[in-house]
Amino acid sequence: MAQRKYVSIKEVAARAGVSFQTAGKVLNGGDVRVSAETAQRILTAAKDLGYRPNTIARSLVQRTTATIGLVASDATDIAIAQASVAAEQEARRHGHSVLVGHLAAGGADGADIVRTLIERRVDGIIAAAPEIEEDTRVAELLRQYVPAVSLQAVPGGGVPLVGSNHRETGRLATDHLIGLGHTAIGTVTGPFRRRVTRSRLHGYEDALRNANLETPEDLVAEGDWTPKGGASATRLLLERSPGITAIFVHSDMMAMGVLSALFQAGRCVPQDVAVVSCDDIPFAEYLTPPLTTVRVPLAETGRQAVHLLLRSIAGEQVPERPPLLPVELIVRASAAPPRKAAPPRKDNE
Amino acid sequence: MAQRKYVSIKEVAARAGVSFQTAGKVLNGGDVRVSAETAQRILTAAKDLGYRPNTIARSLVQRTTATIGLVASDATDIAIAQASVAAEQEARRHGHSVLVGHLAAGGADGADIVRTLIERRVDGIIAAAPEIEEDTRVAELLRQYVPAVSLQAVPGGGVPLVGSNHRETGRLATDHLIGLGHTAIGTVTGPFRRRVTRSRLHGYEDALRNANLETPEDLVAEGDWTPKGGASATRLLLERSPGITAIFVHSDMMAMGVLSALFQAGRCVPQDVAVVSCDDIPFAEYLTPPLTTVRVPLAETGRQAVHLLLRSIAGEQVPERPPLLPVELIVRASAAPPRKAAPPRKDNE
DNA sequence: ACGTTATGAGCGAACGTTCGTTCAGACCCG
DNA sequence: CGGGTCTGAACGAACGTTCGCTCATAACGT
Repeated sequence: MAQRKYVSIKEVAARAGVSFQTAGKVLNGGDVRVSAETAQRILTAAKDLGYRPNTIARSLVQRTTATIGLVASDATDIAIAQASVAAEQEARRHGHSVLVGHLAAGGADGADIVRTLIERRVDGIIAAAPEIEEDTRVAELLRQYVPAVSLQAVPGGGVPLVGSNHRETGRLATDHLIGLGHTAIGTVTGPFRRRVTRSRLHGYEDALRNANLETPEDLVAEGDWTPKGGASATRLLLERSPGITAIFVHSDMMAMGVLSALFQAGRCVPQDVAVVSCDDIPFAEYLTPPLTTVRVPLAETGRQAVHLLLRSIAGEQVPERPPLLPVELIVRASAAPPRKAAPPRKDNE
Repeated sequence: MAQRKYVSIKEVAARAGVSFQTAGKVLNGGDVRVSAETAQRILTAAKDLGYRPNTIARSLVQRTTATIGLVASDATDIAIAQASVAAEQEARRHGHSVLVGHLAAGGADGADIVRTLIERRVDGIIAAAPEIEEDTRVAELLRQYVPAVSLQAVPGGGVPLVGSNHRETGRLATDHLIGLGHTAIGTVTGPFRRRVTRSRLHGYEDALRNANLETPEDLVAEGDWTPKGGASATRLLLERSPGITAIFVHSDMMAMGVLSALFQAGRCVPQDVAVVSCDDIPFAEYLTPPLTTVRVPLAETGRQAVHLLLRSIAGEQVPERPPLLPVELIVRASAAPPRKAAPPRKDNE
């Protein structure tokens, strides 16, 4: 337990009999105008003493911390967690550390978190939290102080956005259901206020329109990204449109709730109701039934965010709208053609 | 985009017409021997200039960063994610920031991550990664440089451990199955090398022994915490002991794989095979069927880790084995009594 | 022998704070 | 009116680095 006091470069230098600046050169700086012999002496002194460079001091003089800040949703949302873990690992691969802040439920503390990151002089910030999509205080901070990259819309713009093609996602999923022969296709969406939601909804409508299908309002139910929200949206859907034979869900997490609600309502998936969702979180394959879903490259998104951010930190000009990452339909078992005959049950009437 | 250069306390002081140390006193330090008038002048100057204190400089002189390091598993494991998110939020509540590092698959980079944290002079470290349970280099670093708290065993000890009662977890789950009337109870475990696994296995054996049941080796199959591993362990179990009527699974994540494999093998849960697992991750309730599971207070574990760590940082002596957190059986639908002499049943409900 | 060039190492300054001490002046008291 | 106390503010130093410049010595070419 006896915690060791950190040893500074001066103590190493003293032990090696050189000036501390010289020791600095061989231990950290690359400017090696030092004889091999003294270098060796310094090195062994450092090792003997257990010297660890003090990054804080270095940051102070270099005015850069090799740290990036990450504002993320309370990561019970696995999709976000995927992206942020990937981002951290990628940042580390490039010699940067990551300081995280997870929003409280509701996300009201976004600005506080960002302010803290700024005071800690992070070199850049990645925002991965749909909740702050409308937070103008956060947007202001992101624009003003450090380079930033966002995974969701930023009010007022000025911050590069990375992400995938959400509209295409909605279209792909819905097209798949249409291709299977469904016509009564509902959707369980994310919160309406979110861009993602609206884009995916557009994709859904695009597909329906192409197939000359109506999009009655009561086929759309709003969720909140949680399984619970997915379940209640589904119940609403079943109540309003008992004849529904297919559902496009805006996230795998919600799809769990959808499957659960359908099961409880006695509807078999995929025989009675087909389900297609999006994200392809790691265990989508292990749900019952395995989820047909549009894969969103979550980890890749996180990595791309880091790349852009590092470029921006390096002073490069980065496009505010880099190309969207491609999505891909993964066919599993949760979507099948509708039963030929009439829908399974006729509760009402 | 025009990034604003950070303004230092000196510029604020100049604008307010005072020495920078005086400005420092009113802006940061609490030692207010300053007239209300000058204080006000300094404050408005700071606001006009958009002054943000430079924590780096402060850390350098105070020799403390108000930052804690968190080494976590590649958080596709939701249980770990729960704990680490809670830890971060709790740390922030106490004015500390969190620097994270997620292990690569396999966890070989543990020591590198910890070394980086140390060089960044974190005030303490929380280790939340089963993979490093046997990593002696990590253990060495944790003991030597900073206060630390671990969520898993540390070779050589010397680091306080927080966590829940794993043996009790195993006992509780198995007892529940026994209580329902099962006698052919298998288990899908975590990796055998892990302490957690062994403890939960002991609990399982305790329960069986108490009930005078045998524990043949072929009722135990090793998993790896992933759904995939859970699924293949289950297939193994079914193959070796077709008569099995109940399974205790060592984590909810694996339970997803177990349910999936049982479903594919045509066994109904809970009618043909009862399943009880542990963790109670947020969506355990939304699996099909809803999972009966032993709740492990994951978030609470993260918070407790932070508390202990902060106490340790404050110089307090903390016990190496604080009391284990209590676990609790959550009964849902995935475990039912075994079929007796095949009492006539309707289809699925 | 002399100036020129490498080479190896030292040294002062700066980064933006906090901390403790010093100092000038106002005020009070006898 | 002299000496003490109190108040407000200035000031020097330190934290552990990096950076650029200076300097002594040795090596070299002519």
